Amino acid sequence: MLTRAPKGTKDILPEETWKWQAIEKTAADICSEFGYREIRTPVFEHTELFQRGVGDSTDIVRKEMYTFTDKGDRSITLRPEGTAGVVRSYVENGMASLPHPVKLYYFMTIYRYEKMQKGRLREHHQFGVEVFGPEGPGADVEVICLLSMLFDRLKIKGVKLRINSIGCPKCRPVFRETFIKYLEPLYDDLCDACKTRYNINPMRIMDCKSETCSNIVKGAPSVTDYLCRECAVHFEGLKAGLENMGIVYTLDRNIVRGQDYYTRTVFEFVSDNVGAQGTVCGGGRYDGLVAECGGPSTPGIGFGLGMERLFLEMDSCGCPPPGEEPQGPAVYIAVTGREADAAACKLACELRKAGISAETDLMGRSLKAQMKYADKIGAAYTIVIGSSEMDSGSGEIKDMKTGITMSIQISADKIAEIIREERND
RNA sequence: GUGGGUAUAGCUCAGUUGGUUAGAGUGCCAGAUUGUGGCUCUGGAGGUCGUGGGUUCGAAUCUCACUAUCCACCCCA
Repeated sequence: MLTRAPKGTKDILPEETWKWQAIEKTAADICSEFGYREIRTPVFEHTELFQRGVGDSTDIVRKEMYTFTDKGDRSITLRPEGTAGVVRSYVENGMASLPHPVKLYYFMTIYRYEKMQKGRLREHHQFGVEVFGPEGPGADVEVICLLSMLFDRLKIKGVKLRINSIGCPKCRPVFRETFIKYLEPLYDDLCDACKTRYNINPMRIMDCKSETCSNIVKGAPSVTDYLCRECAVHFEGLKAGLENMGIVYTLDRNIVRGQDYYTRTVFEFVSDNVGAQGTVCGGGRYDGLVAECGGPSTPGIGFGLGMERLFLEMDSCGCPPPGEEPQGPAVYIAVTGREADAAACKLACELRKAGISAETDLMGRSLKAQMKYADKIGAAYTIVIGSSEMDSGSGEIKDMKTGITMSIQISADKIAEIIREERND
């Protein structure tokens, strides 16, 4: 217990963290090119926020939340998705009075009590974006465009965009009625899960993967045929906008998504390389959510992208991470005779001040062992300091790649100068 | 919540029809004449064989339960 991380969690070790940093930087750079600013919100929120925001009938709220009562007798939940908290913050901090659109991005951990599987964890990381204000499809196009640019810059080719429109509170009930009427005579043929869905949230039957259900759905009326004029125009605008940007998409009328707050546009980027969990990124429009959370009626759109799934995708298609793996120090200062420790420590520190990475022995090891260590960590140069160097003030610097040594004066300035020269060759 | 596979050293894995001090490779530490890494050689540390019961003279090996892990269903990022 003591030496095992909780189920569904994963350590990200030093050999991986540099990749995370590189990808996060790539995403953050793109966001700032698009004019998005970073927001950081708490890991936990009042449970009610998710019940109201995400929706009581969703699986996320019904069976996947990490909910507990704190010492003040409040019901608290570890965020099971990113949007609700950002919306809460938008309302609470009066962002409604900022010039619109308000464009935000985030990197956050997400918590869901799930059974583990490839590409599915109990704590996972998401990169996400939220836009508040715009009503027209331009914002929908922009966030998809941003994602497309990210995949492009990461050289990811295997993810495919799928879009759909699920209508608005005006037209969805009409479709819903028609859909239910269509299903009624077929009720007995539905799978058990869908029988439950029929009563709670019939729209979800559309993305059931069981053969009988998906056959039933094939013959069902399509949401997109029942959109009200405004929703239809919006959807057409989205498609035209994507085409204008040269972004390839496929219509998938079975995309429903797991949050109740979505209206009109919903979309996913899917891949075959991340196990059975094909969705690398999912998002959509939520025109009623800000009002639902107590703010002024404000349309919004956003997405969440699963970082772990992005890594699976990159690994399986051999995309190298952007950026470079950290190198060893420029200089390793080995010590012989412990009386040189203090001098080595000082020299290392002076080198660092001069912008040269430097390490020295902390383990009290033999000179030979120190050289071995310098080699293993990939130090570019080594210098040995002992009594003779301290007396004479001069010594040797060794290029670890070639093994060639040259004599130098033991001073941070001289060493820094030589290393800079060598680097420029 | 439902199904199936797996569980031996930090890591990757051997381990015969059950047989007594459980192995290899790699990694780690130390040494191979005194102040210089990589190659090589030698030595060392490191395992309650996932946990708990059962069968047996004897279990890493057979059996049951539990736990963990991986994969699929479900759901989602």
